[in-house]
Amino acid sequence: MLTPERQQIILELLKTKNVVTVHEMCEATDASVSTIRRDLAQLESEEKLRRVHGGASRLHSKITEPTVMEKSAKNISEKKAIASYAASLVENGDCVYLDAGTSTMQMVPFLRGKDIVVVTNGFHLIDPLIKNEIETYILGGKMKVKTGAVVGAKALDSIETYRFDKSFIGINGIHEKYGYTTPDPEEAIMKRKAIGLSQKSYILADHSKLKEVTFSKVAEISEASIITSYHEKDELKQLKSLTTVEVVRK
Amino acid sequence: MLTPERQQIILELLKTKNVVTVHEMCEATDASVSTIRRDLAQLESEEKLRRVHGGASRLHSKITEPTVMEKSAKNISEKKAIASYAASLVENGDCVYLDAGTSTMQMVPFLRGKDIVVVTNGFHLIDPLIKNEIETYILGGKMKVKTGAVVGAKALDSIETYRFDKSFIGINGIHEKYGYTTPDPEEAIMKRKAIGLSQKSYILADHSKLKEVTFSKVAEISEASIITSYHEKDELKQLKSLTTVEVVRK
DNA sequence: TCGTTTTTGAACATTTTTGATTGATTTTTG
DNA sequence: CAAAAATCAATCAAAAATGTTCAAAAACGA
Repeated sequence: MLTPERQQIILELLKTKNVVTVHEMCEATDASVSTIRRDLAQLESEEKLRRVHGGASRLHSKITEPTVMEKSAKNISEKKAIASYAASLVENGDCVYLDAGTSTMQMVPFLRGKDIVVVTNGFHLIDPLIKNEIETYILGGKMKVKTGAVVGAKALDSIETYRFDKSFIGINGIHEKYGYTTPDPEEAIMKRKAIGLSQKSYILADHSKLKEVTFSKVAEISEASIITSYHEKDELKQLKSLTTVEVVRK
Repeated sequence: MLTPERQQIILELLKTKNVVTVHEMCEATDASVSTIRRDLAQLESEEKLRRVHGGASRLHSKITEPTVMEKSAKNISEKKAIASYAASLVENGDCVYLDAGTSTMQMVPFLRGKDIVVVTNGFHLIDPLIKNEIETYILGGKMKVKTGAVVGAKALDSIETYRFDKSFIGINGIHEKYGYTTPDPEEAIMKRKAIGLSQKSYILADHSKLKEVTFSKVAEISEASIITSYHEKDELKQLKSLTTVEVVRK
């Protein structure tokens, strides 16, 4: 096995596990402990991971590691199913806004090969978008460390200069009375603005977000369509009276 | 089998595999290891792939791998010395523009702890800036895949909304008659604008850039100060008659 | 066809990588 | 707190891969 291949496996392991033992890495790569140790020393010097006694851990960097966010995010398979469906709504020629967040990030691989333009405020989305050969615009503004989102007054100005065919928004709370809500006011403003600038807006939300209410209101239920995953029928009834709800089976 | 045909097979293999061993390539092409090695040497010099011990790997990283860029960048120690000096010019309270590029990226670690605001169009700079706990704004606009820079009309609009105390610009050519030049016109415009919006502008350039001229003009020599590394005195004489030149010893 | 140039594969010395071993260091256990 | 267990860094020899050299084979031009 070649060195880069081995190191790649180590890094992949770390993406899923946060901490990995030397022994686990030996098994995964069929290499000896010495070799693994040498790899670890090198990868640490490249700041790809942090060595700990017995193995290695991810460097819990503030913004750089979408994987942290990604991994800590629950319901990944559910999100993938939702993302896949959402991506299927995107047609060639569309100008699309992708909100910062894990839900929308899951969409990116499914957009590969489409002839579209994507605008985003999500730092973490840039890399996958580029990798999937999608023409990408980033909003200008303040980098928010915790979420990797571009926010603030400059970002609002920035988004104003675009118009979107479709926007895809991640959300933390959906409630028939209180509408769409998210914890951070600055990000809420961005989401609201994006919805306002789009012909059609879609809210991506796994089932854990239904009936939830968080701090900052983004919009009324009727202002966007909802894409969520399978659920007891009754829970969606009220929402369906207010807007389109697409239910995806995971 | 003809040489181009063989090399094509090698590249096709890499498209599917990320890393390929020499042995695999021998089997796929019915050539000897010597021949494969010669092909690899050539293909690497053409920047079609990266050799690794035992085979070759794709130079994946369209944008994601600053390390690759960083590695392939020459004169790193020289750039570091220049960057260190440049960073020492930044004072608390400053609002600073950092151009996209390896030279300016080297500055970031030296800025740690300063109470400043940084605006940049360099995607690659975001991560180190955040890691070093610096308040960071990114310009909005089109992501340029090759260099990781934000450019284009939107980026121009975006930068217009800022004013800088100091700007630090990487450059490819410095010539007393033709001024500062860089190969890419879109990036040249960004650099020119940044200089126009700054109280004081500094050009970062290792010695290989002196007396060079490339395609797109950024500004006249007199419009910015130059920070470069030690050099035969005479070469700088003419430049010094036009602007301030700081010479750093590496 | 003949002489020249280019490409190829094999041989060999050199370099790099690898896995095992050792003693030191750290962590866990009793 | 001390012994036991686990992990670590350093070292070394074997194995693998590499660059270089050279002669044979192939391609080329006249």
